[in-house]
Amino acid sequence: MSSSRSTSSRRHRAPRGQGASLRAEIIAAAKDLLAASGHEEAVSVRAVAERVGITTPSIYMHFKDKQELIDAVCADVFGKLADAMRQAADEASGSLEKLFAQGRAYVNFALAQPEHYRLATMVVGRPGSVDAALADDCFTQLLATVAQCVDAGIFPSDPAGPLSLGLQLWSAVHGVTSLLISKPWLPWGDTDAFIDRATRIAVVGCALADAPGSASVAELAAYLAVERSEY
Amino acid sequence: MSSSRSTSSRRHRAPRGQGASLRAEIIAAAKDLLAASGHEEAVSVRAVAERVGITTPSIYMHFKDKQELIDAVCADVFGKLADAMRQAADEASGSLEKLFAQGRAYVNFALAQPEHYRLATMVVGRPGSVDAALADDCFTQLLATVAQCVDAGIFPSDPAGPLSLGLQLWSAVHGVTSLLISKPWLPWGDTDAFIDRATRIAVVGCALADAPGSASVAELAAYLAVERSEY
DNA sequence: TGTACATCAGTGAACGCGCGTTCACTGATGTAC
DNA sequence: TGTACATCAGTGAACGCGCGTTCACTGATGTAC
Repeated sequence: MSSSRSTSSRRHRAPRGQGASLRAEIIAAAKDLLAASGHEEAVSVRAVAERVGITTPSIYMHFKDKQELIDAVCADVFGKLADAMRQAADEASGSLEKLFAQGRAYVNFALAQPEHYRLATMVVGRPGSVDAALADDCFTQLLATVAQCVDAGIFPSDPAGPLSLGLQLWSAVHGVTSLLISKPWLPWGDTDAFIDRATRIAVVGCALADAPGSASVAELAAYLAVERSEY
Repeated sequence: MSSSRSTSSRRHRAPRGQGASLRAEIIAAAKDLLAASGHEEAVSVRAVAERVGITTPSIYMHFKDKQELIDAVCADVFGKLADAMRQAADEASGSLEKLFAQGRAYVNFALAQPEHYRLATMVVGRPGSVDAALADDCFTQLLATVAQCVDAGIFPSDPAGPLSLGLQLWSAVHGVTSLLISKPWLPWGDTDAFIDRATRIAVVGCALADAPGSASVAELAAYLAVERSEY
């Protein structure tokens, strides 16, 4: 990740076809700045160039403009997040275990680098952008696990497929994550415990939200009170 | 809300004790800019002053610096949100009805002015600030309703009080809200229906998360599958 | 193998701009006599 | 009631700064002969 360059000596010029490595260094430097400063305004083209050890105009050999650089950073973040989720799912066995593992990987990733997460999720992206495609990659993984849970009878099988359930779960996990990041002073108690509970709540809610005889709010209130009294 | 001033004639000077009204106009103008532009960078001290119809340095008669202005805007937003939640709760009867009404008011408020909501919730605030106090006001209202639901037997009575439940519900509702705002291109389907469902999922999850015999993930999976097979 | 040359990754200097903030000021408002 | 004066809300001009971006350039890398 780190790519600072303390020497002020002139940078070795990259061989002919090797522009991509400097491009990667630039993205890494932007992520470093984000992580070190904690706010997006610290990421200026000049600051990024200085961190990499090149001059400012060199950035423009690899990115059309600043926005393209920011987009590339978002894409990189979503790519890494997708990797983390993939690994977590691979290491777990059982559909619900996979789901929890992916959720935990997601939150851990976000809390480890809050500014990266904020940049990737809390800024309005454009539908066709690369980062949107990579967000889709994360989401597609989630959907696969949700589909397994549906097959296992844990979640209801929606005619629309696992899509709506997936969005509900993503919303829930994103909610905890982003509130933990932006309002850390709230009385969360033990963070890990809170996250685990949030995930469990979302899962139980998705599974049991259409309990029969609980269509209206009044019916739901009665249903829940009865159900709970049996515990 | 709107406070634009098309005349370029010199502004009437406020009478001696009336500085507060211009202060309010400045805050309203900042909110206008935020709503009209859709991004925070559009809110510069100069742009705000121009919108109000005063010169730039006049801002500094009412706010120490730009940050104090932004903080005041956040506080205003949370104040209005608290008002909306209070009204929603007052108009509903029944504890769970109140809870849903507050949730709906919260999301509607946020979606009506996404940039106001983003500024207030997606930026890391400082614990002691005024906007934190007003966020507490919103949260306190939620806690009161949650306590009523606990009394009605809908939610379990946590020894730690309704605090943890309240945070869980807030996280859930914030999750839908902020994801709807920042990723509008996702296949949400009917937005209102999605929001209602998200709220229901959170409520059902909070109510039934500690079902007996579902401590481990494997047990939970089995429990949910059995429970759902009875529908 | 040695030399002339084309390529193009990276440079150095500069551009115009909008920003937050400051300062000495102006002149209408309100008060004292 | 009329006038001199203090107050202070708002002004106009300017400050220094960092920003994104551009341009003509340099000089090491790689190729052709």
